[in-house]
Amino acid sequence: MDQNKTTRKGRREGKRQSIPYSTIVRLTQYLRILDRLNSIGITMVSSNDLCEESRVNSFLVRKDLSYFGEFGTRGVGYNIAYLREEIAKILGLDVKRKLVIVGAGNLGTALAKYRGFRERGFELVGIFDSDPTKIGMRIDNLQVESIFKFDDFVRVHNGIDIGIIAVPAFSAQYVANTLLANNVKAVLNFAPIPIEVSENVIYQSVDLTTHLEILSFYLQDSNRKG
Amino acid sequence: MDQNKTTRKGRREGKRQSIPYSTIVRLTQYLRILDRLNSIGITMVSSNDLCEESRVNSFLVRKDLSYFGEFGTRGVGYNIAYLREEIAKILGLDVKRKLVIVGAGNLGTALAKYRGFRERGFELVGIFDSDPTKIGMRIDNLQVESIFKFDDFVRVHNGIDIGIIAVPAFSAQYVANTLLANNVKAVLNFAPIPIEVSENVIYQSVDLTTHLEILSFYLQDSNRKG
DNA sequence: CTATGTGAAGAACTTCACAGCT
DNA sequence: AGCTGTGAAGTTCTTCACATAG
Repeated sequence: MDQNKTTRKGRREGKRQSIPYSTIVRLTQYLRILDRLNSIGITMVSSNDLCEESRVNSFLVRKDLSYFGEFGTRGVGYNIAYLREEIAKILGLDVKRKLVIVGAGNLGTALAKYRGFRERGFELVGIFDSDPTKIGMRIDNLQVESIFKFDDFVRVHNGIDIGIIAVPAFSAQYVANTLLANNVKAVLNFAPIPIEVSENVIYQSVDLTTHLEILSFYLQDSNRKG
Repeated sequence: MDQNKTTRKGRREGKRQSIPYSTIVRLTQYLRILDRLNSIGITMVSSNDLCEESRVNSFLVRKDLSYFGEFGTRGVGYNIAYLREEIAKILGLDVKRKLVIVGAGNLGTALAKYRGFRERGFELVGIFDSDPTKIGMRIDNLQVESIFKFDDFVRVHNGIDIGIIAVPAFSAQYVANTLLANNVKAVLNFAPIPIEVSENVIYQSVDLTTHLEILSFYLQDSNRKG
């Protein structure tokens, strides 16, 4: 990404060195690899093992971790359970985040039904739409609510951390404005259109067309690895 | 981002300088901005205009373009229609790409109904699933077909360029193998699991959990812009 | 002897300053 | 005068080599 580079650079003056965005992305990958190894009963891992699973080299694995502390044992490697927990802490996954999805179409429904985020501390607390025929519809244990009553909802729930935009392009900016007006702190946009958000809001976007266009570029022989 | 860095680095020895991955991502953004300006009747644009719309600076806009040639007029700026066409060519969007989606659940259906890719030269030619109750289902002008007959389909269609994986995690690798066995050249994976593909296949993945985890990291106050 | 952690070297990317057209 | 195009400078990220710890 890159298109997804967070609005702010995640930079910080002061004692701690600035953390590359790519490091954060890789940490999420390490987490997934550790989960898999853990689930098949492996308890220790070396930076070399980790780098074979991902597509980076072992220096980079160690450097990425070294931004945050020392998590391994020299001559031995990393304890998987421990490293998982530490990476989760680094990513702030030890804190519960309240999540809403706006848009109860196919995409919004697909996202809502995805169970993966629950186990990472993300709690889906609401699904919204503007279409009266969708409001009241049940998706798993939630009912679709009216986006026009979003402010009430936020008050009742005492603030929302992350809003996912899964509406058509033409209403995406309206939804974003609604989210921001209600102090949603981070926005993940799936609408195929650039959205304006204020500087202090954390923003990522996922654009299908962008991904396809990138594939298209590299599909050209002249851009392929010699 | 990043997680999405294409398998190969897009590097090329020889006369042409290597093109940063981020440049490609930004080109897709410029394209979207140009489309918008074009649709509201603007015909000329400066690198400065372009950079105000995106979040980069004007030096970078010009540097990005300069990897591929000279597209502007000094003292004047860029002709929007011309620049659009040139960027489209750079990205290989002047070539029609045949696209299939595997997985006719909510996500696959949402992707299939998205009209945006048609206007970029991506032609959705097939949707596949393994579930007999879904096979035959109509999505717009296409009928869901059996993934177990994918090889026949590819033969009839004389090759497929891009396969989109929109199935649950447990069957994602199987689908990927099926695609690769049939010489699909590029894969866009939406399943929340890392997939192994051979080195010569162009690969991008979109992982909801990764995006949420990145937001989570930057939601921590200590990682926010001072 | 093995594998981590890290300062330093190297590579890649971005910013800058200004030369070069119009 | 105005804006592009680009070599060079500056910054950030990655790789490396090795000191360090078990």
